[in-house]
Parts: sequence; structure tokens; C-alpha cells
Amino acid sequence: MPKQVDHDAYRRELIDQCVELFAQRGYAALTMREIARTLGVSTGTLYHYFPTKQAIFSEVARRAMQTDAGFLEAVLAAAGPQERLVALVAHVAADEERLVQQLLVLMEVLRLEGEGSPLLEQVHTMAREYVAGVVVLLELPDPAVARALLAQINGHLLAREIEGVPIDFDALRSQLTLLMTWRTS
Amino acid sequence: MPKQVDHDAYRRELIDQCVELFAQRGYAALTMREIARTLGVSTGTLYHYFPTKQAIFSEVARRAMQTDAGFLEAVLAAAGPQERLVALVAHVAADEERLVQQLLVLMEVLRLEGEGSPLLEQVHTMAREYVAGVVVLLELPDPAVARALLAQINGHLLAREIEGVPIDFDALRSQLTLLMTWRTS
DNA sequence: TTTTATATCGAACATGCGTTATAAATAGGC
DNA sequence: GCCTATTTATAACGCATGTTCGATATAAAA
Repeated sequence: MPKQVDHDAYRRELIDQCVELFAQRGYAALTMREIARTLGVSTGTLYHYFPTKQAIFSEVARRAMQTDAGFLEAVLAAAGPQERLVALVAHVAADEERLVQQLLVLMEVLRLEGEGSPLLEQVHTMAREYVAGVVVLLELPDPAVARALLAQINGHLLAREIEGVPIDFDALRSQLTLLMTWRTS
Repeated sequence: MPKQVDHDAYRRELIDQCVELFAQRGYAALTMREIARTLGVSTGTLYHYFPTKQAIFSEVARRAMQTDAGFLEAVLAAAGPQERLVALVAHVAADEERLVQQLLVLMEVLRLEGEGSPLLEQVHTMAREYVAGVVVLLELPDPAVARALLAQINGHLLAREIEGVPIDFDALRSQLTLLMTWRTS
């Protein structure tokens, strides 16, 4: 009968476009009017699809936490741990921007959500799954090694922002290779 | 004649208390009224000492960037590179909270200040001085090694927030020791 | 073509913001 | 004890915010 729009698909589209916005501007500084203007809709439309600004952010955060399947496939395709590490760094280099955005959105969750919030719990869970995933992927003997590798990657992403210089991915890869040999002492 | 208050000293006191506030709440979410309430003064008093909210934040950011002298002394007191690394990690462990706050404030600067802003330039400069300082302190052959060490430390600080688990400083120290042996390949 | 439920919009509302203005309190010099 | 310049506090201003609302546009069903 009425005008028909694929509600859920459109919602996802809007959320996808919001990830970059929330990452760059932060939750508090970003206004509903600015979101609407950027997405090319009115605030009325925004409220037709989402009940509150907070609800938009929750979905943005959940979206940012999703690991893209294509990446996992690509890394798993490589034969040994060494080759997989190379594939992993290649993925980081290719998706640099998105990974920085993911970090920024996650930090925003830490800011906004208090102890015990479901969204915050989800962030912690996801982080631990990341660690466990790297252990399996690279056949590591100890989660501490995985943590070190991820810390190294995130540290470099952070340094890119703070120092304002591009990441040397060759150096990063070789540093990660060295870290892979680390054993508890 | 009138009531006398050490203006500059009081300003510094207020700024010091604001660092934690801006780190935890972020610039946009933090209101002048909240600052005033937390510091136990009125907004009028706040505006007597600072012209704008932006001005408070600028000074907070500059304050957060200051390396405390006590730390440098302690590290320099140690004899060789290995011993100094141990001292450095000990300092990180002791000042964990303050270092996380520093990171959060710096990220807030990145959010707020556009390309070419003096404050942003100051952040970049400070970051590079950090790298150069670590090179000298630990007698490293390559700035890339210093960057790797700092990335590892910051990465672990970040992971503490995101994973919600405490840092294993013994593991961190031994991982940093391994990274110190890294050479460009 | 008419009907009708959905989709979209832009104006309006209440609230809270950064900031200003103004008055009260304070303490040192006469 | 009185000035007087500084320090403090409070209320108010203009504006922007998140959200609500009524009207309009849209397209499938009849």
C-alpha cells in the first residue's frame, strides 16, 4: 500500500556512514543536525529510524566491532604462522583508516559507558576474542604474545596520530616477527 | 589593599585538577558548571582565572605533555641500557593512571585542533622528542626501535582500557628487552 | 483514480550550554 | 573602623542542543 523502503537495509547504510562521523568528532561534539546534514537526510528522518542519538551510537559501536570476514579468510589462506603474520600486517596496512576509526569509537564507548554497561562488556569480550583469535591464527604458545603483537599494532596506529607520521609497515612486520619468538621468562 | 591570592599558583592548581576531568569526560561532554562543581568553585571564579573553556583545555593539554623531571632523574641514575629499561618500566607501572590520562588528553587535542594548530604542532613535537629521548636514554641504534618500545607501552596502556584487565609489567619489561635487540633488516 | 500506510521534512519545544553582568564578600592600607 | 581593589558567587542572556510534532510527499493497493 504505502511507499516501501527496506527499513533494515537503510538503517545499516546510515549506521555505516555514521562510524566515521562518531570516530572523527566524538559522541558529545557530534550533533543530530550534523549527522543528518552529512547523511543527506533531515533530523525527522533520523528519528524515524532511530529512537535516540544514544541508540545510533550503540549500533555504530557494535558495527565498528565487527571483524570483516574477508580479512580472516585472507589470513587463514596463508600456510604457516610466518606467512599469516605477513598477511595480517598487509591487512592492517590496507585497512589502516578503518582500524583507527575502530579504536576511536571503542575509546568513546569507554568514555560514555559506566562499569557494568552491556556495551562495555561487549567491548571487553571482543578484545579478549581478538587475543584468542591471534593465538590460534599464529599458533602462539601464550596469550601474552598475542597481546604484545596487538599492543604493537595499536601502539603504531596511535603513534601515527600523535606523531603525525606514516607507519613504517616493513619495520612493524619485522618487529612483530621478533615479538612472536618471545617466551615467558 | 585588597584580598590577595597568588594568581598564577592558583591557576596551576586548578589546571592540575582539570587534567583528570578532561581525560575522563572529554572536551565536549565536560561543562564549565561541572568543572566548577568538581573544583569546588563557581563558574564566575573560573572565568576570573581563565577567559574561555578552550583556554582551560589548552593549558590542561600543555600540562599533560610535561614530562616530570623526577622520572628522568630516576631513569638516568641507572647505569646501563638494561637497567634503565627496568627503571623506565617501573615508572610506567607507578604512573600508569597519569600516563593513561595523558594519552586521553592528547587524543582529545587531535579531535579538536585542525591541521596547523599550534597546540597540535606541540603534540607532534613532544612525541618526536619522546622518541629521541628514548634513543639517547637506552643508547639505541635506531629511532625505529624507540618507536617500537613506546608503541608497545602505549599499546598495553590502551589494552588495559579496552580489555579491562591489568597490565602484566613483568611480561611487558621482558618484551621490551626483546624489542631492544631489534635491528633494521 | 482514489485510498492509505509509510516516509520525509522543517518548524517548534524545553533544556542546558558557554559566557556576561552585577552584586556581595574579602582583606590589606589609611 | 573605613576605604578600595580584588576575589567570589549568582542570576541572567543568547544560542544550540536532543527531541517532538503536524503537515506534506510518496507509491503500492483498491
